[in-house]
Amino acid sequence: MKSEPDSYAYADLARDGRTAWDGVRNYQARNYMRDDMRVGDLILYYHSSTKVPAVVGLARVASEPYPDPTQFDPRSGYHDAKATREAPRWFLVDIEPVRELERPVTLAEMKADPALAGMALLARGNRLSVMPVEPEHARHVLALAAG
DNA sequence: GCCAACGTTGGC
DNA sequence: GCCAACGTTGGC
Repeated sequence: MKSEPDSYAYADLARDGRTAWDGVRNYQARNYMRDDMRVGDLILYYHSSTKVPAVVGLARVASEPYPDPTQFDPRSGYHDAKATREAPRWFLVDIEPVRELERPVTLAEMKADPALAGMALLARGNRLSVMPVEPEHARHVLALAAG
């Protein structure tokens, strides 16, 4: 999962203990949360749009998928007039922190590592805020952080 | 249904 | 701040 640290950094998640991953308004990212994410699944937490883009933490899915409440709220910036409670359009999961990585694993480092070839995060033009990670890629990123 | 215009994302 | 990528919108 990607987040701009200026809006919600891994440290914010560590402080809060749990958060709803609301505001995702991309169908593919929604599908990953709604169809593929279940309680206990591990998450690489990536900081985007910052000086040194990097995976910085490990998190975990803390709820089953459910409708994003902000879609029903006219005062929310994420309000969707076409969504109804009977037919929600947007889904999310809650997530919780597991641990901060021993060190950030930078985008540049990951791009240069042949072991991570094919990782969705590294794909050209990728803009999804939620995307799958192959288990061996995740393990490799964690091993890099552990040195 | 096509496609140009436009807006957003995000690395650099 | 620039620009490439790409999703969305809207005219036809």
